Amino acid sequence: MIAEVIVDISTAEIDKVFDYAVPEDMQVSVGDRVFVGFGRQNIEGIVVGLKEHSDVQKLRPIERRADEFTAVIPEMVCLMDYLAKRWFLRKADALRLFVPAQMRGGKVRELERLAAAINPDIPIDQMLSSIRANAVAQRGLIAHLSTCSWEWCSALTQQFGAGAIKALQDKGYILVAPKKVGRKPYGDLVGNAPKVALTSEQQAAVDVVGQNPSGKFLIHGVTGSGKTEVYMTCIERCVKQGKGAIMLVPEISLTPQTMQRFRGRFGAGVALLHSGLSAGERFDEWLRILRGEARIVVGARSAIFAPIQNVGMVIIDEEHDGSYVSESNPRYETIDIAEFRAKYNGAALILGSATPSLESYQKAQNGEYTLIKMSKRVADRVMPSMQIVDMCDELRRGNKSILSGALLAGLKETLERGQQAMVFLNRRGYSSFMICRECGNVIKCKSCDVSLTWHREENLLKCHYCRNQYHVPTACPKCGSASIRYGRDGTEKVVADLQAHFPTARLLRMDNDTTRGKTGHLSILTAFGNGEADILVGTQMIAKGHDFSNVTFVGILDADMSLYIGDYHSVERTFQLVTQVAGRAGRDKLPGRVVLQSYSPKHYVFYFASQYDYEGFYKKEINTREVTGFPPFTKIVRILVLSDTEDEAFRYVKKTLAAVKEVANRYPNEVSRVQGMRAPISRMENKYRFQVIMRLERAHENEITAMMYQAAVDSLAGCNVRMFFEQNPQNIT
DNA sequence: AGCACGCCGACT
DNA sequence: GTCGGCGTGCTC
Repeated sequence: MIAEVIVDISTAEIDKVFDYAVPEDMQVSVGDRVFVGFGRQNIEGIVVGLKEHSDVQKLRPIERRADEFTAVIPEMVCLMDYLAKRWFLRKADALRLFVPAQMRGGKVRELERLAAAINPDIPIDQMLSSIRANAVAQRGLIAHLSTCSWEWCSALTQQFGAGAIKALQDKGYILVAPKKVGRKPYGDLVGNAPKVALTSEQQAAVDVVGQNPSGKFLIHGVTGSGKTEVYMTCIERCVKQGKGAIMLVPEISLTPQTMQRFRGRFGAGVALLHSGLSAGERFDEWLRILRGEARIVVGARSAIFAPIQNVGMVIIDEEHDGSYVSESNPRYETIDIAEFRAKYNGAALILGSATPSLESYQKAQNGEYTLIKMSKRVADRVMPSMQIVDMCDELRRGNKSILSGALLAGLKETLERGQQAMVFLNRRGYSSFMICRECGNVIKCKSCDVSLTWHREENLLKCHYCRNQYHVPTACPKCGSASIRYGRDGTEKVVADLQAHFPTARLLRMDNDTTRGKTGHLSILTAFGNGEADILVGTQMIAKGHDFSNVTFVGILDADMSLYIGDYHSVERTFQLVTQVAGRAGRDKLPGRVVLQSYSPKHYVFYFASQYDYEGFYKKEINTREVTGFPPFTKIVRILVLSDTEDEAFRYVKKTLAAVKEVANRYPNEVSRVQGMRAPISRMENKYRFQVIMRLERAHENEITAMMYQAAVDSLAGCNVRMFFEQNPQNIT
């Protein structure tokens, strides 16, 4: 027997299948991890095929299997091929997505601890009669163990003492052996999900999904319409049929609360999977899933690769969220993978959002997805009213601060009523840049072509792209002038300003700087939820899914910030962000109010957002995309070329551009606007960045994309560069 | 990715 | 004369 093996080396050259002989006495199946000799080294690989004959002459044998189980399920072997074809991943990289990283190299294994159980071969009466009457501990221990099977020795030692265990073990009355312990993340998290009666809208949604077990659905439900309840009811039905389910949420910080509800409903059959878990926890959860002990997976993006067999349902909550698009290598789109898994398993795919991506909503319009609308908040709570404040007007009236009169008035009122408020600004730090008034010099990062942000609390200048930090200069490093002007205010400054306005208010800040560490998110949110603060100031982190019943006021500062960053997503993203943040107000019995500050208050995005008119927005925006020829009507491809010197990067990108243009010339109707240029951030982490951008028509986009990829790879063969091939990139930096 | 092979400069 | 620099090539 011959095994086809992908070795765990990620380079373009080795990105192929290698044949190995399977020794007579070895049992190997597709998906097994194996060790093989490769050149002079011995490395890990995964068997992706078995066959009788090979064209290769000098076959080497498989050394040994790595695990006693099959690590990669058959579906994932197919998915590997798909990822290679559709997203240009190397096979080894694709496989790495399927197996916990820590497992490679065999570092993580199942945790074992000593456990004890009663020896079933000896009658209990006999044991008791041979133990002295005053050996209370030993008698107690036997009584205890006779009521249960295996029990951890550590727990028994605490209760009965180590001596009793030892004595009984010596007598042979109890058995002591190492047993595997599952490390359960949030193991102490008590399930809490009182089963509530579904609203008619929720019930209708469940019914529609139930009618087509392999259908694709888009649930367009306003914030607070109770989508999670719908998901759980759908999953319940799916699990009853013996199938598994995957439930994705956009943020790690959202998993505990989702987990809590799922554990309450489904008990131990729920596994949690995301990158915030420790190596051990991750491995154990993964193994529980692989073994079928957990049939429901809750997790962030990477959980789409959970090794569940016979998936009956894939749910992606907040499907529009940017975190579902893998930005760094390997690049892929979660919804695309979900479509693959749903198709492979004949499973249902459910996407849910209050602000669906234009692409998904268009698919719903085209009939590719079944659209399900949920337009009412549970218990008929109304959407918060939104007031748009013109900041230019504010400036004309002499208010130079970032806080408008209306915002301050709203906050004052809210605080007086003893309620809570959230203030959103998508810019962290204190001041976004420092500029010299004399010579106009903006202080920049040494490794990146980016201005530095001043963080006052730490009194440091930080680069938000490479994390370099600098001391704050007292004078301009270029001309020596001490006259320095500060840039636009960030969250830190807003907290300071608000504190000045409301000296007795308790403020809390939540952004990348305050949420370091594993529990950072949770502790801030818990504190705010417990009413330990009156105002929560934060970046887009505060926008997602959190449910605070006492929040009645939301302020959105610099709402147009994301509007003019010059990529075709920016309007859509602004709409999503505003709707999302606004939805934080008035989640419970108290009505909510929103003040949105903008320098372009007349922009249609704010009009539609303030009316909660998604459809109106969709119609307007999709029309713009069609007229201007942007996705989802076309595909934008960006090839990013990075090199150590500007010269090199420029030379290489020219080669790529030429190669790409050659393909483009062969398909003039399919490819347009091919151009090479400096990337918007022309240097990052000391790498010079150039890019080629082009537009592909939808008709033959996949074939053409593959050709473009190949052209780019070939053009840079043997060059000292890194190349990134992006399809419909989310943010172009 | 590794690891050897191989062909040129600084040293005992 | 030898040690060792890392360019190039190969791995079923």
